[in-house]
Order: sequence, then structure tokens, then C-alpha cells
Amino acid sequence: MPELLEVEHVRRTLEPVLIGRRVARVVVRRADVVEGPRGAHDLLEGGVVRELRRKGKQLAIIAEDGRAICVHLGMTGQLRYEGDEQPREERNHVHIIWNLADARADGRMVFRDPRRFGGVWTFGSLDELEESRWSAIGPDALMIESAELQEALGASRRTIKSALLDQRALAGVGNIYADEALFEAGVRPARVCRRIRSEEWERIARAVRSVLERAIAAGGSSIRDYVDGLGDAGAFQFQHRVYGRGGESCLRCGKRLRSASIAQRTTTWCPRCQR
DNA sequence: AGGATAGCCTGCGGGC
DNA sequence: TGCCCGCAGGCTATCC
Repeated sequence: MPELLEVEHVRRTLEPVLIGRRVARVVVRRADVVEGPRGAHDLLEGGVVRELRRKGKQLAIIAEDGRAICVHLGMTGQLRYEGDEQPREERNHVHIIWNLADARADGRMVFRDPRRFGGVWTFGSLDELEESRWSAIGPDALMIESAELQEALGASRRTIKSALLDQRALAGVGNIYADEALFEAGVRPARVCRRIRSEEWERIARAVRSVLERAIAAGGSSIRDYVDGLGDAGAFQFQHRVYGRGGESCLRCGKRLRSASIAQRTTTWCPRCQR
């Protein structure tokens, strides 16, 4: 389940193997994962990769001539580079293949997504992408300030858990890191935003940033399908303190962690450490 | 406004 | 061993 930092890690691992490479041929095996014009040209065929950019959980690949694609990994999506010598692993559910070529080597990038919650969007330019798809996404969670978080959500009647998952308010937090951040901040997920005090917003913003930073250092959370751009799994799942631990004891105080559905997401928290 | 619900989709693991 | 079912949650749409 890729969240912001898994996507950032994919971006960082793909960057060195993609920048400057020519997209020789694009094979679309399942056209319905593509939104917008879905010809090979729209998917960057014939172009040279100039830049990889991320906003929230979305990743854009931009060609020298301005063409851009935006990849959303959804729940189970993978964007992976395979060198020429590498064995082709897991060919099932591979929907798009970008065959790359240049003087150095051949190789390919593949988009694989068993459950197809993810997808690829095509744009004539980065401007087009930013004006349409990316204009609705809020500030990046990695650099969120408590003032902007409070400004965006302070008057809301929703629960803090549901608000943190709203990509328009804050881009990049999913279920795992929402629970982890609220544990670190000591705030119960069912708290209503408008009743959260300034010092708590401060703690929440700081916790969101620090949870994401620690997870980046660990290479992301490998649960089921997540791998980075080179196909390697992450290790942050070994540091989860509440996510997936409902019924077990709190690592801080020993009390039994509670679990319930909040905002239609399984939510876990410590009834003693979180107020 | 925002909560609840359903839908999209596959793989996995628990229970029997 | 094998089948059934519930669950995992990214997001969107619709209804209340």
C-alpha cells in the first residue's frame, strides 16, 4: 500500500536509471488502466525522460519534449525498472511496458497492478497535469506545517483520522501513517478537528513529518505488494507501533491497543497514550 | 458538510 | 487437502 514515502522512494530509485533514457517502444497490455489518450505516443514512446516528479502519492514522468504521464499506484501498484540481464519476474498483472534503449544498455520499466486501483494518466504537458489533476491535491505531508494544517482543518467537524486521509487537505498520508502519526502525537483518531487545540496541531504536524522521515530511512513499509523502483522491499513495517497491532499491547504503556472502523478504515490506537 | 455505503479488484489466510 | 469467505484499503460516486 504505497503512501507518499513509498512513492518518493520509487521516484528516487527510478531517477538514476530513467533520466536521459529514450523510450523505444511502449507495450500496452491493458488499455483500461490508462486514463486520457492511450496511444503509444501519449505514453511517451519516442521521447527521452527528462524528469521524475512527485506530488502526494502520485508520480509524474516528463519527457524532454514536454509530454507527461502521471502514475498512481493505488493499493497494489508497482512501477519497476528491469535491466536487460535481470530475469523477468512476476509477469502476471503487468499492464504497461516501456522498453528503453540508449548507448549504454537496454532495459524496461513496467507498471504492474494486480488489483488495478492504480492507473496511468496521460498529458500533453506538465502544465496540463498540474492544472487538472494536481491542482486538487493539498500540501505535501513531508513538509507540512502545523499552521497550514490548522488553517485547513481547524474549523472542520470531521474526525482527525478522516481529515488526515483527505488528499485535498494534506497530500500523501494513507491509513498506515495516519495511525502511526496520531499515536506519536498522542491524539485519538476519533477526535473532532474543531476541538483540537493548537499545541495538539503542533504535535500532529510534527508527528506526520517525523513518521514519514523515519519510514523513508527504512525504505518504506512492505506489506504485500510494495516494492521500490528496483523491485526491493522496504523494512518500516517492523517499526509500526499501532498499525496492524489491534489487540496487542501498547509498546509504550502496555495497555491493550483498541481497534475500530473510523472513516471506513481500520483504525488502531492506544486508549491510554492517546487523548 | 461530512458520514455511510457501495463499487472497483486480487490475493491471502483463517476456519472448517 | 481444499473450499469459502472476510479482509486488506487506494479512490470515487451517490445518497442522506
